[in-house]
Amino acid sequence: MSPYDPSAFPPFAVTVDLVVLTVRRHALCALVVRRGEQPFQGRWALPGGFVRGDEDLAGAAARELAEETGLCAHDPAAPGVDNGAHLEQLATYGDPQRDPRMRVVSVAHLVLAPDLPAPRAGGDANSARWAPVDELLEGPDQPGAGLAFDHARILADGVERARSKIEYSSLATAFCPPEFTVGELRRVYEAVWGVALDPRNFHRKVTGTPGFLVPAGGTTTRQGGRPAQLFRAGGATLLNPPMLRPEV
Amino acid sequence: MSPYDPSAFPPFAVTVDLVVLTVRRHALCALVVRRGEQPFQGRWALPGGFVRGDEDLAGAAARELAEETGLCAHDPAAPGVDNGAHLEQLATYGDPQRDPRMRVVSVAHLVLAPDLPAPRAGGDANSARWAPVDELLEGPDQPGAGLAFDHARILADGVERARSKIEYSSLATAFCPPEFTVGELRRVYEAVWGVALDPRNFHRKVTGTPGFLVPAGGTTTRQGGRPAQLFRAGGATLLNPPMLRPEV
DNA sequence: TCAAAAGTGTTTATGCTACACCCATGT
DNA sequence: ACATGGGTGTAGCATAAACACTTTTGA
Repeated sequence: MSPYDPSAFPPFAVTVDLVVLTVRRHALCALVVRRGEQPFQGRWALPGGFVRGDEDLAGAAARELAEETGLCAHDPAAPGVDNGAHLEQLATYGDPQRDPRMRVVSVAHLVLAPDLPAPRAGGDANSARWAPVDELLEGPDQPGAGLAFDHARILADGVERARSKIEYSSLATAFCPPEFTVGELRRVYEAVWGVALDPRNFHRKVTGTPGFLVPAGGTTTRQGGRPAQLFRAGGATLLNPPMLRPEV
Repeated sequence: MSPYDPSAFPPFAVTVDLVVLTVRRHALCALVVRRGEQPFQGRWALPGGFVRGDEDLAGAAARELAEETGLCAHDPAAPGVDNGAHLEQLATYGDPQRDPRMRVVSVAHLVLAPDLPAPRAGGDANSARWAPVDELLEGPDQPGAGLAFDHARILADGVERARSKIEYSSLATAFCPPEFTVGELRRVYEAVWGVALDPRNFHRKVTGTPGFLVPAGGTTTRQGGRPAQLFRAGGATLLNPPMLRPEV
């Protein structure tokens, strides 16, 4: 056969889906939107949309993110603005049956964002909300009966990626505001991993890991108790030694 | 706009590209094929091809692999045959300009295989060969001037994935034949990481990591010297504690 | 007898865990 | 005064690095 003969391959639609994670009220939450049409009308789904003819995959993901949340994504592969959330490609889902209407290949992206004001509904979505991932993944008996399409699987993969990546990278700081305390960072780890960490050893560990945190100068008492030093994310992206996730 | 209106999205071609890695003569090598047509005619490229209308992405990758090498892939996500190479999705590349003729989104897959006989040329490729990855990545001044398309980038990502993944998983055994010695496994790590490891500490480490290796019963002297015990890959996929890559 | 590769033992240094203890603020 | 969270010190344990040493083969 001759490759690149237009008749030699079937038509595909290519979309991006977004796993947007944040930490709210000590729980790991994901952004979901309610579907306004068939199929899965009324069910919750991950935000996403078609890739346009002239944009690359990360660009499509950043555009969808801005449309849904107003967030300005920072793609580490495309150095530019740095004032937004972390965005990275997650995986691609292309089962022939994953969309009942046509062949759709979806390139899922993972976004880690600080706690945000209420999400604004965008585009064709009726509404949007932050939902705890435990609720979305472990509750297929809830009203709505789970996420649309294969989005539960995509969400699970995104959560797993986030859980493992904060072990050996400084990505946990992407869940924090620009300036944060060691205690706030610890609560991020506790929420994402679902464990309790020793505050004293955690403090020693993160402040002793070169490049992880740099002092921002001030202090805050927003958590109560003794004032805590404020930090910014340091330049390091890979942590050596890594953070150790306690046994299950 | 109305989603899923066939006129609302541009036409995409979806392909799979394969980063097939093996260890030969103490060097990490990748499978490349010579292109028979424009563009990049005569240049080396990663094997790959179009995804068919009725197959999923991993299936397309496994089919291309079989066509190019005769290998039977073992996709961990789709438990089935176990007598072949390791296959996993790597990443997806969709820059609008990556193929000069049309919009092509390529889902790259990573394959780790034991040392094989000479590859057989398949399909429309003139020829195929194993090439050391250092030569493919660091030599843009060679005859042929580097890999076609964005395949150098894809290969680099695949190599990086393999290098990091053998740290915390038992995937290094995918480079070995079904039965192998500790020394052979160590030479895999040395070739992939490009470092020298202490044979004595390595031996203690891998035999002491639960589930990594199980004795196969026999011994061999194929490496010379004292007979070495033969092992098979154990059931564990994640190594705890991980193998430690020496500092750069 | 020697070279080569397989294994084992020992010492030292480092890093994690657990927990005692002190510090600085709000109420 | 006391509760609350921030931060430091220290002892015990586990593991990694470095390397001396023994074992078992082929040449």
